[in-house]
Formats: sequence, C-alpha cells, structure tokens
Amino acid sequence: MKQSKLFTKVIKEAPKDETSLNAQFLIRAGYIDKLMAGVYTLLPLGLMVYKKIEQIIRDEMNAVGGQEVYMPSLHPIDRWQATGRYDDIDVLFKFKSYYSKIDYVLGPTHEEVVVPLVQKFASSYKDLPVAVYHIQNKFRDEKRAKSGILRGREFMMKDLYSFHTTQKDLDKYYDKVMDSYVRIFERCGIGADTYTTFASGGTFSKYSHEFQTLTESGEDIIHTCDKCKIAVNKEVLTDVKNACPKCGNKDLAEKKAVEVGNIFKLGTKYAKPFNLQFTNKDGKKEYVVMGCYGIGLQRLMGTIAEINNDEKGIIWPENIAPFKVHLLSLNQNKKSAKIYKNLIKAGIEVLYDDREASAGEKFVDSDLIGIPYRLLVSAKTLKENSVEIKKRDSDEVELIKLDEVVNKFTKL
RNA sequence: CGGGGUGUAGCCUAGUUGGCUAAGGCGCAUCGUUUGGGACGAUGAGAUCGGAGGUUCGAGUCCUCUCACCCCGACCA
Repeated sequence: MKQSKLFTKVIKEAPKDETSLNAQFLIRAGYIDKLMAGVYTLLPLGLMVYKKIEQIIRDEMNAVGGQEVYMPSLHPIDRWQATGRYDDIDVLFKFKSYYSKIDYVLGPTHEEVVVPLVQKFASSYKDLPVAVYHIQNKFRDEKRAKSGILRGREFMMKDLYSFHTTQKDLDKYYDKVMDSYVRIFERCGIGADTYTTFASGGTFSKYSHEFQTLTESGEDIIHTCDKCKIAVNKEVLTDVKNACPKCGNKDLAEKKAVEVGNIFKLGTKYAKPFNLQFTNKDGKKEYVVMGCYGIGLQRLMGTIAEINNDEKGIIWPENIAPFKVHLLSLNQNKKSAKIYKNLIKAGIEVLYDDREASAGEKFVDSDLIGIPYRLLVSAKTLKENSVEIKKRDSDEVELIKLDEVVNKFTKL
C-alpha cells in the first residue's frame, strides 16, 4: 500500500483524553480512533492487525474442530430471562424499540443464543460432541471503560462453545483448547509474557483458567510460578494454600497482568434452563455438558501494543504486523516504485512511504507505526546499487543489493 | 456508582483581580528555499471558548444546572 493514499496520518501529539500507552501509540500511528469512552473505530492499519490476529485465532479454533458461525448482537429478552441473567448481569445493555416498544438486549456473550441453536440439531449422543464458535462484536455496559482498548463497551470477541455427553469428554476437550490458547498467544508474539492462570471457576468447577499477560496496565494481580510458567489469580490464592497447584512451589511472585483469554467449564448451567438434553445409548435423556472459551480481540491487540514498544513507538511481532516491510523513499520514488512492485509481485506485504516528506519525518513515522522491517532507498544507498535494511527492534543497518531485495524477504 | 480532575480551531496548549478585535505551536493551503532522524521563511484559511440558564454596563474568566472525557476505588457470567 502506498502511504500517500492512506487516509489516516501519524499525529505528533497524543489526544489529551488518552493516558494509556496502547491507546496513545495506536491513535498516534493511525490504527484506531476513539468514538466515545470505550468505543473505538479500527482504521485501515488497525483493521489489518485485527485481521491477522483474528486469522490466527480462527486457525486454532478450526484445528480443535470448532465450526464457525455468526450469531446476531440483537437478542430477544426472553432468552435472557430464561437463564435469569436479564436481571443479574449489570453490564447488560437493555433497550426498548422506539416504534414497536419491544424490549431487546445487546449481546454481551452468547450462551443464550448458542444453546437453543445447538438444541435444534443435537438430540442424540451420536450428535455430540460439537464445538461452535464465532467472532463477533459484544456489548458490555461497563461502569467504567478504561485503559484504551483494554476495556471497552463494544468490542470483538471470539467465543467457542463446546457441547459434550460427559464431564470426562469436556475435561479432555478443555485441555485441548487450553493448549490451543497457548499457541494463539505464542503466535501473537506475547507467549513469553502470558501465563496460564488458575482462577475462580464459579459454581460448576473448582477453577477456570485465565490467560494473563504481564503488564502494569493490567487490572488483575496474579502470582506466578516460574518453575512451571503458570500462575494463580490472587482471588483464589488462598484456595491453593499460596502454592503453585502444579509443583507446590511456595515461592510465587506477585505481578500485575491483563486477562487476554478465559476458559470455563460450564457443566449443565445453561443446558438446564433451556432443557438442552440428548438421548443416550439406553434411550434415556441426559443434560449436555458445556464449556466456553473466550478471547477479546481488541484487548489482545492492545495488550500486544502495550508490551511491544519502545519510546519511539510500537514494535509489532511479525505475525500480526500490518505489513512485513516499510519501504521508505528519500526522494528516490522512481527506483523505489520498482522495488515496491517487485515485492508486491513476490507476495510480500509492503507499506510504501512515497510521500513528499523529510527524511526525519519518515523515520519518526516509521518507528511509530512499528513495521518489523524498514527498507530505505536514498541517493546514498543507490550509489552502492543497494538499499538499507533495518529491523524495527534493532539499531543495526545493513546494505543489500537491489537485485537481492525480493529474495531476502521471500526467505524470511 | 462514590471520590478527584479536565473541557478554548482537526490536535496540543496560553489566556492575570471579569474589560477593547480570544493568543501561540502542530496540522492544512499557496509560494520560495531545503532534503539521512519530526526543516526554514512569507502569506492565508480555520474557534462566537462543551451545552443551557443566570449575575453584570461588560463573561473564556463569576454562579446554578447539565453533558462529555480522564484518573483512583467499587464492580467485572
């Protein structure tokens, strides 16, 4: 993409009303724009990053047998009354149609939709297990939106719901999803800072598991065991007697973290109100046993930006960067255009800074946007029949010959 | 929802005990000079000061109400 055509621009000063690092960088670099508290637009660059993350999650969900659907945001209230959550969830957006006077709910999560949906098709043990997921915007009327895109009121979330004949089958699948989550966060470049964390399980299981990424801007306190690379949420620390549930290590470190994912064993909590039952081999009815598994996409994106940066800007992990290469032309647009075309032809994602701007401005913008590789074309480099290559996270520069450029990136 | 804070041009800010035509920077437009780390000069466009009401000869400035946003806390299947 040509940077001159990008309708957004890098801005020098962060808006007054954003104090969190993720929002400041993401807004300044042109990834997101704030509509109101807790509600953000994804701009072209931001949507590219979002889609990279989404695709990683989709890959992994498909790999554990998830079937993707799309469930609406607009819900009838009777579903929510059926589970008792209409009056229970304080973040529920409720409203009345102006014309028909009918009451609606904007979905904060989708058990109330997916359970009756699966009920229509799963009636025998032969139909189970089944796993359904969707990636969709959720609405939560948070008392206080905060930390940029880490806690919003409207945001995209991947929710996977699994349906099983037995607790044992759920347990097995739950472990599989847990591994899949570890892979997702690794592929998103935050694996090293993300801890599988024991957390409160609610009424139907002893624990749930959260995936907590270490950062000062997080809202949770976790206690990490560095031997096992797992953690315990402070909420349940006394339940595990202040020790690592895996190895018994009592030397845990208290740290702040943000919850980027959460997996739950729901048991029959939602099967019961909707009477989701299957017929077993003996012809008897049994309740379906469920699990649910969520990841907030904007929160994940914000967390990645929050922990991958320096004073100059974002440093995107390669897998989720909007582009692989940022090609800067210092008044060498003819030569640069050729390089750009060749890279595109080779299938490499390039942001090409073809603007009439000073060298300094291009460098500063490039650092802020945070694309992994910077290619520089200038009179100096062309004298050597070369371009300069620099990684965003390194100060080392290297000259490579013009005819080796494409080759260099197809190998990376 | 409790406490604290902030609203002046697209963005960041200044604006004295109430006083004249609301100031500067960024960004934007035009011209010229620049061109390897946010270039320089000149000219120009752009705000009835979050909104409503009030006090006053006179309100960005004082009072009341209200809206929005930020931070701390509470809350977060």
